[in-house]
Amino acid sequence: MPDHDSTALLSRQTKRRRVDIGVKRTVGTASAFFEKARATFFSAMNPQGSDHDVEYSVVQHTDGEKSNVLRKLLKRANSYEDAMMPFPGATIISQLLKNNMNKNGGTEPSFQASGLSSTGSEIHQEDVCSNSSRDSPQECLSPFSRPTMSQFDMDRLCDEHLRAKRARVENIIRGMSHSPNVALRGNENDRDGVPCSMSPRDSYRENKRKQKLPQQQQQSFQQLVSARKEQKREERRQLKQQLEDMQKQLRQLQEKFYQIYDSTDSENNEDGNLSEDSMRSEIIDRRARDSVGRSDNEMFDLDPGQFINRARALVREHELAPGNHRKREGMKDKNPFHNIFHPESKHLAETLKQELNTAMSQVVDTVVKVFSAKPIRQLPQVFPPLQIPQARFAINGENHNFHTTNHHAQCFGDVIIPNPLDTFGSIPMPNSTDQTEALPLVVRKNSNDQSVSGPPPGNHHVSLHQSPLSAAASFSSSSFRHPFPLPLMAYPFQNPLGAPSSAFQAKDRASPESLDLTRETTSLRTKMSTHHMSHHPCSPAHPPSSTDGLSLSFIKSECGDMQDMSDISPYSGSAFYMQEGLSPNHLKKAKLMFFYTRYPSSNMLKTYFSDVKFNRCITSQLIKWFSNFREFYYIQMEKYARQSINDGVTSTEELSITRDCELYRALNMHYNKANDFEVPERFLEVAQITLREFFNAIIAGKDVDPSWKKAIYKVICKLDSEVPEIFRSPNCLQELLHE
DNA sequence: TGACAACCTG
DNA sequence: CAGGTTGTCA
Repeated sequence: MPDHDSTALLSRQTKRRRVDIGVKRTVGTASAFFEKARATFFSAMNPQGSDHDVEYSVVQHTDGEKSNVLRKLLKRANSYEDAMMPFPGATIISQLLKNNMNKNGGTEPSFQASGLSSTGSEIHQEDVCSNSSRDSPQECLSPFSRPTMSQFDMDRLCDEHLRAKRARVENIIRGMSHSPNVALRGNENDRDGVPCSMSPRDSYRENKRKQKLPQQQQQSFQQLVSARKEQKREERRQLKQQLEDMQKQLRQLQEKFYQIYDSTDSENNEDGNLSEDSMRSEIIDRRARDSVGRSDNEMFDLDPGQFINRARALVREHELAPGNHRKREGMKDKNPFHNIFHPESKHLAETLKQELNTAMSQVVDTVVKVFSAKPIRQLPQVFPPLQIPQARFAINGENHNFHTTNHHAQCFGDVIIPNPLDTFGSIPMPNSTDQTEALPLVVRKNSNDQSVSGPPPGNHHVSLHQSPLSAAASFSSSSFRHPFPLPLMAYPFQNPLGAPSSAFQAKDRASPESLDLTRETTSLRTKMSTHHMSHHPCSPAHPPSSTDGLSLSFIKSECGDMQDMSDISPYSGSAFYMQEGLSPNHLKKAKLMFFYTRYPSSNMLKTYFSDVKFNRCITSQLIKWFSNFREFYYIQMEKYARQSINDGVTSTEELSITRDCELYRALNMHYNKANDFEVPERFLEVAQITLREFFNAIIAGKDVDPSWKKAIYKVICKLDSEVPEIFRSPNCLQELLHE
């Protein structure tokens, strides 16, 4: 089937080598080539059109794209966390803690109740915290400020949590196992060769299939995936170990508590004169002394959750103890701790709170450190910023071919949840192009942005201390409240394009001006990042111009079918990683290429604009550019020819194009405005030939024929010369213009 | 009829 | 330079 279609395409390509309006349809030919190449390339690529494959289809040729992939993978994992999180506000810490608690509860029956209680309660608290980050950290952290849940509720919550966790893991695994299924459905690509007779829907599907990954990319992608798996494993292992340590410490603390309590209890039993209050006071005092006397190391290393559990267990035991109920009845104070242990307890409560906060902060710091440190040092490793041509992201038109916002939203909910990260990590533009840059760039940019506008990772602890959610909320728009796992918070700062500046933009992203602004900023950022990336496609030497909206208008004109929803999505998280649209630098590059080729094939364009994620729109856009170039070129030629005739020139011999002639200057001004590129001699020759063709035709009076230019076009289209290899480099402008 | 280049217009 | 139209070809 593929062969057949390839053959068909080839023949079509040959046959399409027709001259339209007198000109060989090179583009059509190229188009055929492109089709064939696409069929070949994409047949080896992941044929899965499911949304879940988006992340993997994203794997690209450039390392930047690779890092993008990694980020996406990470985000995906986090997104799953998010999506599956039964209680949106749950952080990974709480997840892990809960995990351990449950485990602990299973092995220690006496502690189970408190563990479960803590779980349910904690979830509740987190929910509250997530729903309103205005809650003070203390409130969120204090387990005593919430009513204890019934055993039934706890069991139910625990069960739900476990199920959700399982589902999450399954989802992640499923997602990971999707990508390798390359070439299994290569046949689908065959249909790409079928030129006509397909409904818009079909073409939409076709588009989805078209953007597949080449096999090489697939392989590298698999490597990436495995690398990432490895990384994840390591991450998990470390966390697990960490948690086990904390668990251990907690157990020690528990034992101490038990000892204290038991001894107190026995003392109490022995001495019946001791009132319950005094007993409690004794316990509290002991605990206070214990806590205070304890070295910081011990207390601060405690798992706060378990610490809380234990404390709650003690309270509960007190509550359950006969005689306690009566006394507690009259105490409606919000803080049961204060109620139970009246006078002396205040100090203890304060101490405990403080220590809890400290311990929690430490845990948060540790976890955040783990998560935040990884991307920094691992991304570059896994995805070295090498320049890889043919960067094309399937995410583009492929899997994000969603025609409805709902679908897209769903997609986000599943894979690329528009979490706050994206909110300020990506540019919130409704019509933004997604993935505008290769990832390496992103990585670099990331660190750069970090130092520039984003608070350093170390400072995040501060906000995290207060409340992870509140910290996150401070970055996201007020209208946007999306709970996300704590680890995600680390990303915004490593987010390559997630310049903190976007956080500010986010606030008024609703206004059209702000949209434009953000778009502009995006382009700017793109260029800036380009500046930092030596391998970057676009030259930083050229400041953004008013033409920055190119990609946008392009989308508007060419992507009416919303072939690529990712282009249109306001939350296009990928908008930051790939060069989806064509930038002014691409235009400049195209213009320079025009000096070599007037009729570039789409295949050629694809090759020479490897940093652009090609889709139908991009191809059309580039073709249109060259069409416009030709238009100007021929107009100038005709004009100059007529002018020459008017000037009395009678022989083509008198017509020559030099670097100081008027025609040349006009052309140079148009295609090489900055005059920073040395126009090849060959172009002068071609221009001269063209001019003489026009001259002769006009002299011969052929211009009376409406299609008299056809013959000229036919000649000129054969005069294309090879475009220098350097143009294949995404950052050729830099290289070219610095020569 | 789809695709494409030229052409026209703003 | 982009949007739209027209003419040609397969």
